[in-house]
Amino acid sequence: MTTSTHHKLRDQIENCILTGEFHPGDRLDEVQLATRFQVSRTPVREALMQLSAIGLVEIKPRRGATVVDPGPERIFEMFEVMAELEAMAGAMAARRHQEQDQIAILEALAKCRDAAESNDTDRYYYENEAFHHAIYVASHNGFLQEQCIALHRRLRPYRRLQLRVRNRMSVSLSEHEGIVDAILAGDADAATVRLRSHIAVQGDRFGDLIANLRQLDRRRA
Amino acid sequence: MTTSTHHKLRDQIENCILTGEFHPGDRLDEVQLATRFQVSRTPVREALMQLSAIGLVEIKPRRGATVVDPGPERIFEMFEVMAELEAMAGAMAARRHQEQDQIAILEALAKCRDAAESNDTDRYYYENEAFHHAIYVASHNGFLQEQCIALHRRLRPYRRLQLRVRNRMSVSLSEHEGIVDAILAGDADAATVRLRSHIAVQGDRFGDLIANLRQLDRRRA
DNA sequence: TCTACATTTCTTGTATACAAGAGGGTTGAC
DNA sequence: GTCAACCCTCTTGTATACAAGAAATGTAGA
Repeated sequence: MTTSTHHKLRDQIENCILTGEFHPGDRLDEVQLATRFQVSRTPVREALMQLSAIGLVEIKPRRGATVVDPGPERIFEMFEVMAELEAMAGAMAARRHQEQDQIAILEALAKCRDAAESNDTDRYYYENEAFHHAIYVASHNGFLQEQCIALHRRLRPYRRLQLRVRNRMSVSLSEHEGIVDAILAGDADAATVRLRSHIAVQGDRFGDLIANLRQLDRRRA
Repeated sequence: MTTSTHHKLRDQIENCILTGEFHPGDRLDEVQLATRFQVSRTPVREALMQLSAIGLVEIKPRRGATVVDPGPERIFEMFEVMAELEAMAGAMAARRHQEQDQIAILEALAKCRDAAESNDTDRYYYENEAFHHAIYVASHNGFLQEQCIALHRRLRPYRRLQLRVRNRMSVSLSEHEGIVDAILAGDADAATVRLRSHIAVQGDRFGDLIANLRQLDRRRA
């Protein structure tokens, strides 16, 4: 067949899930996917196996694959872990950052500020991701970086909802500034605390997130 | 075929890797694995895809699968992350543990003590794992629990090496006791500190040193 | 009309056949 | 003797055929 769909098929299906085209709980029929992507069932199955291995898809024996539905509590748990991973990366970045890391972080921050001043939510969403990636890189722990990126990716849909909240963008930006101050000052503890509370969905934010999820559920039903 | 090899094949191959039967860098020939496990290539390939998704196996297009070889720095990075995840679980356990968690932790600790007093390294190795699992459960964060278990599993071979060190077992046991004290006292900070240093072979300083050294190497090259 | 059972159909799981690329070895030329 | 080109083989990637289990539907009996 078209080949060159080597391991790209996995990414295609993954994107369909992460962009919300496939909803949580949706059944992933092998032949449907096969016809859709113009391949046979074999590569589809291999892609689904990979996605099940990273927890995006659930495969029940003889009962097919479905898009995993984390549920509010599980999403909260993931954010809790994400907060700690980010905090860890920030602490390491504070202790280990080099000149090029500093440059990259400041650049990313500037772009965030730009997007916020333009009130461009979509662009801020993108630059926000780049900002956090810059911190991962500055941690100089490649494994941590991979873990952060993977989890960040999985939480992407919910993070996008979060940003829709009123004033979230300007609050987020000022938090970013505090985080950068701490990292560049080499203050690992401050970076930890600030990143943790930046990510953590506590109080209002968690309520907002849950409320939005409920709304989504209602819309889906 | 024998069926019931549903997704067990993945675990079998994974075990072969984690127990060291398949060495890092080894080529994983599909037909060899197929004949060995009495199945066709299809389920073998599916298992390999899953293992590649979780980073245990590397698949290069048209060039086959090999057991991934992390290398010393990567292993160190993984331990660094593991330490933080364990510390996080311990802190949550300190804040959230219920009565049944306390029972489970104390039981696991008792079994560790028993194994240590019998000087039974293999049994201590096993009970040590159970002890840490009890802490994961007590964190009451299912996602964190899964992440910890997965990483713990991946680090198993290296941890085994660690335990062979002289006196490691008794040192480990007394550390366990301090950790349990902190958790049951609800002292999240103490639990964090103690678990972090329990996992990390050396303190953060060493990690920072390594990271900086690597940076120097790269600049020189 | 409802329920229990059988059949039928549909989907998954596995095996095998086929295609295509990568690597190695041989042969030939210089 | 060395190097390069070509062919052969071996392995991977994909498609399809086949087997087996699960869900759905239809039928018969109460």
